[in-house]
Amino acid sequence: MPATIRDVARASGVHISTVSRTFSAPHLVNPETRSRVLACAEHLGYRPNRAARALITGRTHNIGLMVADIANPFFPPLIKAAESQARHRDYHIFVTDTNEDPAVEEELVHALAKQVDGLLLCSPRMSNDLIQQLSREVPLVVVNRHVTGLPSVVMDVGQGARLAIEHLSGLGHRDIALLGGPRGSWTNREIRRAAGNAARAVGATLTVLGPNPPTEDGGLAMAEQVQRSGVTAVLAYNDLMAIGLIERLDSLGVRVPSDISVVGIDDIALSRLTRPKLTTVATPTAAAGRAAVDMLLAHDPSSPRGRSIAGDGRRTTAQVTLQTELVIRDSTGPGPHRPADPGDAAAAAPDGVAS
Amino acid sequence: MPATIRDVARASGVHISTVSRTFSAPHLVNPETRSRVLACAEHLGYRPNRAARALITGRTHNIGLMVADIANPFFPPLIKAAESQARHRDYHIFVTDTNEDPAVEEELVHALAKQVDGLLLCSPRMSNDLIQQLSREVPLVVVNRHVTGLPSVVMDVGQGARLAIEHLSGLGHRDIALLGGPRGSWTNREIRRAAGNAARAVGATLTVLGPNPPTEDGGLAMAEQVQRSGVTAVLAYNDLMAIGLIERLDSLGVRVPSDISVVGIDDIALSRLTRPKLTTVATPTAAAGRAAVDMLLAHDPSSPRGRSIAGDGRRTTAQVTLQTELVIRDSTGPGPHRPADPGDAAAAAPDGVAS
DNA sequence: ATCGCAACTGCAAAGGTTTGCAGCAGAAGT
DNA sequence: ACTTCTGCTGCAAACCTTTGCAGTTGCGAT
Repeated sequence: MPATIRDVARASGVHISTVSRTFSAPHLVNPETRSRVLACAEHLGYRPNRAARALITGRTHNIGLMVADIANPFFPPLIKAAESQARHRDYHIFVTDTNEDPAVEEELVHALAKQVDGLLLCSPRMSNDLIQQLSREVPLVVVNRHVTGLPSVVMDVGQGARLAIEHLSGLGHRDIALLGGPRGSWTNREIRRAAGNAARAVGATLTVLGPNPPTEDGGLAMAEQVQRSGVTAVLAYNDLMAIGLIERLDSLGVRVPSDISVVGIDDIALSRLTRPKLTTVATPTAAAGRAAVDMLLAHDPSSPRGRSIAGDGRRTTAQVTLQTELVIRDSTGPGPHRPADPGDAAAAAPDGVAS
Repeated sequence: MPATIRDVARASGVHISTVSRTFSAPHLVNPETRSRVLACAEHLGYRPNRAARALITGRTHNIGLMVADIANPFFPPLIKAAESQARHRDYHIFVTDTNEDPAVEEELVHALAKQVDGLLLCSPRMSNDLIQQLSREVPLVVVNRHVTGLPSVVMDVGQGARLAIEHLSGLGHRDIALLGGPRGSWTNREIRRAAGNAARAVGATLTVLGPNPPTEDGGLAMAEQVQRSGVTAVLAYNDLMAIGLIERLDSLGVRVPSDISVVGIDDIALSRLTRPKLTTVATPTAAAGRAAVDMLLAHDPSSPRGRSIAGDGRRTTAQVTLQTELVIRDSTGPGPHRPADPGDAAAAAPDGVAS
């Protein structure tokens, strides 16, 4: 039923190859012929069959984007940015949700491998080994995680966590809890490491609670444990958990920030709308989405199938790190102790390089 | 580089057609042969090329899912439900965001047409005519909208709006504002119609404010106008707008619900977490996602290309309507007037059929 | 007049898979 | 012993497009 290239060829009295060129290499065909072909195509409602095209060119002009949980407001800005960036390069983005499930992730990579030119893995929960192995099947760019040998774009949550701890310390908090995220999350490990170092540097104790599901419920569920732990401040793996935590603390009669200060991470839109407004670490998610698309498409210009040009065997495996910043709102307040130092506490933490 | 069916055939000493059948019609091949083929395939890491398969069978086993705005928390539950339902039927869902832009919608339908077996259009902003026309290119199921001749699944927001108005009236509100949604939204028209009827029935005045973008900002922006309008209650197009509105009203010193009552629609997860918790119309989004997938796949069983079987020319264009219900939380309270009637106000509204 | 060249177009192979048809062996039925 | 059937396998066409190569035409240059 749908018109094929052959129908157009017949209708316009040229060979199918001319029709093909009219679309994929217009400069190679006589303007007069071209317009006639275009008219016929228009009239017949012809659209090139992308499956057939992909079969022979090896390029689909599609990009897959896998996120751990599409219900997490952290992702939509990233997705939208990636989509608009891709659209500019004449690519389409297909989004899929993996339900935070490594098995689903693997299956989806296989399923998508042949239907896309590359895959953006956002916060994957698979093992590094598996990711590396899968990358032989289809070009991969990893977001929110480092995988050696693969291009990746990460946000410097370590720095953000450090800033958060220093902020809390500066407010006079000495007993801080870290509300951990999901097992298998690179970001989670990073936060934990950096927060641990920062706490040590400022002389605070850090209690790690977790792992937990990175959702409101994950935060809700830990409220009582936080209360019992006796800490006066909490750094949460993400804003969603922070919001859930605050909500439940409130039900328990614990006030934020007067009783306990809470800091989130991500700066999702919602964090500006809850009461109290959330102090949080802002991550440049839109920039990450754009950067990931750019990295994926970096080697693309028409290299038909192979791994870029023969000469430069290794794909340049750039690793982009985007800076984060602390946004101070209303969920953090003075703690029980006098601030440690008049000077910026940051000066006391000359540990590792930034990333 | 990736192993093809031919490689497997060579390795296992059979014809490619046998390999093909091993995967797509196992019962037609000798168990012994089959296991040998499977072993070789496994060993070579062979995976059928879906593009090639799609080319000949005409089925991709993919479903496209277009949403107006992926950042709207209304959609993720729908998406997740659709994905899981599709997975059970061995289909994959590709999600795309249209930015509430009809032009993007049209372009995406064209782009996806040949790469999916069908498309789920969620809250499309295109004209009915265009949608009908596009439906000749690829099977379509419309969600959150009625398009004559096309299968659709809608939530009965009209009923929900009526319940909301009756609830407000019952609380003693007589001057109610309707915070309208985006132009082109079927849901918006439906709410407006039903709310108008219900207001008339209970003897309240309904002021329509809009259209507005269906986001927090859309609600924020209208707060002052709401305040000036002198109404004591507001029904918002969706929860996001309601939340934005409440937030800004609060900044303006207007308290919810003591000064103004606010009702949202959708019952997104967030509406349970804001302060005050939002009274809202719950829509069964997950059920909608499942239903949409089912409708799309209803005629599928292996009909290779054509419009179902020859006999029943017309695709059954079922229209599923899902019920909504009012969830009363903390954003609505007593109004300035005595409740109209002791009896349930609903009795006074014997107007049209439910949907 | 001839040649070279540019611009355009047609030919046919290729890409990986599915599937109707035909072939084959062996078993079962007569 | 002959046919019929069953169960399995191979053959080759088909799906729709792209693209290297070769062919045609017309033009300016020699």
